[in-house]
Amino acid sequence: MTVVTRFAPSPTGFLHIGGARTALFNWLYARHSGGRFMLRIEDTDKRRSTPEAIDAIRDGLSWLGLEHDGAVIYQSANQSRHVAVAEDLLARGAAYHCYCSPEELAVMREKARAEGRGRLYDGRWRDRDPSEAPAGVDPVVRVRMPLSGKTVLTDAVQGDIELDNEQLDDFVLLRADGTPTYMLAVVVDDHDMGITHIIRGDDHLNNAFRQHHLYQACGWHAPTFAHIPLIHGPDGAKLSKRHGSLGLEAYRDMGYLPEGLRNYLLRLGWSHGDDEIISTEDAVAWFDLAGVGKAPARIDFAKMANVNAHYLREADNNRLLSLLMPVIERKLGAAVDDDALARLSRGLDGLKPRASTLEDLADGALFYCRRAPLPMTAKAEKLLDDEGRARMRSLAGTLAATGGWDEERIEQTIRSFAESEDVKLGKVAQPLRAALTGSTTSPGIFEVMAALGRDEVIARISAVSA
RNA sequence: GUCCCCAUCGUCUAGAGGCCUAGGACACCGGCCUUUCACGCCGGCAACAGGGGUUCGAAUCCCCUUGGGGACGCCA
Repeated sequence: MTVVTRFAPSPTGFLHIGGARTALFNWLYARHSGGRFMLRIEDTDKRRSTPEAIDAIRDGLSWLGLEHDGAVIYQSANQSRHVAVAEDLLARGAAYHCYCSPEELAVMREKARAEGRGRLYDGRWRDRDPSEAPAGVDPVVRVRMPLSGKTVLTDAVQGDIELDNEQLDDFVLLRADGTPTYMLAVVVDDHDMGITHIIRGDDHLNNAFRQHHLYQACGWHAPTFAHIPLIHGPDGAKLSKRHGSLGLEAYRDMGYLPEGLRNYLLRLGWSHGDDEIISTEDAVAWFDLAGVGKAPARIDFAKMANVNAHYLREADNNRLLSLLMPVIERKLGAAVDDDALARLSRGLDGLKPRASTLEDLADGALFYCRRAPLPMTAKAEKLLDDEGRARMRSLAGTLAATGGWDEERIEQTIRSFAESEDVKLGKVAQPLRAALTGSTTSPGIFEVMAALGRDEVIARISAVSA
């Protein structure tokens, strides 16, 4: 049997990080099993669905590298099929018309709750003769759920779960206006699409029982369910916009790399022994549903950054440069010219271990892209006191006279300059760093000088020591 | 309120009855390296929620308590 999984978001907002993880697990499981990963947009609620949300979801998935197989399925396009299934159920007596008004239902629910009953709809139209239907009322269609006994579901993540059928309502299949509900639509679409494994958030765990019985009513074989725990915020509460339920594009904009986020999300609730850094190739080879933890996991931004830092260091420089350019230009408020780009690409390797996101990397890279005079931090300014400036003036002369401009030669020159001045290396290196970078922290100074080039170094020194 | 699920360091987790004096990673704290800041390396702090069982033996199995989460729509 070929595995078919799906990601089925409702397009009512951006693709948030929890949804991204659900998609990742579905994608991984399909790839691991040599199966298919489908994307279905659950847009049956026309009022809340927007084309912008659909774009955001698709952009998010493709940014994360989770390509789906086949065409995107729009649930709304299957409406007539959903209705037909409901009508068939009706014809076979597995479903019935219910003429209760919303007000009547509200009273019923309140009463059931007060009495501590789980079944909120009392089934009052379940066995009533259709001739008793009130005139002028459009009925909804409800399914017949078992009245007693219990249902045991085997979930690939949660194990066996039990529910007394007393808890089951005859839920609505078709609304009074004749449109299908989510509960009907998922079951029909999952069946029609040949979905074999439903991997989704465990907020759907209760629905699984209802859907299980709907499959049976339809005479279909139910797929395997795998309910994965939800992601929580750092404080253990449900993820909210305040802590991280941002759109995936927010993480992209913060400077996360897709492979970094993917690795982090994978390790959140799933593990393979002590492995932390897991390539996509290994993830596909190793992923299994049994390894998914049952407890909800809290998001930890420090670890996310750390994992990202790893991938940043490993990333190809040309790719990094093209991702970095817009960020730098935004920060600079100006375009980066070719000279600056050349300096930056020479200096990039030294910048990488100092950053954990593209945002950090861009901050660190700014000095390569600027023109003298550089903006100075307060600490840097202090280093360029009279003594420092005098030293820089004489260093400029030495530098101009040096033969060759590789890192090794530069280091020799600076070291012997310090000796000739009879000061420690730091007395030269720190003011120099301030002059060249505008800061007291940077990559190794010899490396910076090599990347900057002799002319630029002398220009920057002159700018501060004149 | 009712039902369902869950429970190992601050966080993510390893652990499927003896390999556990409970391992790894992030964070944190020391040290080394060093012209600065990082990276890297070395070391440290830190957990089986509580109580009962079962067993020769329990982090691992069972029960209860507590705590956390989720679901209870003609939303998805």
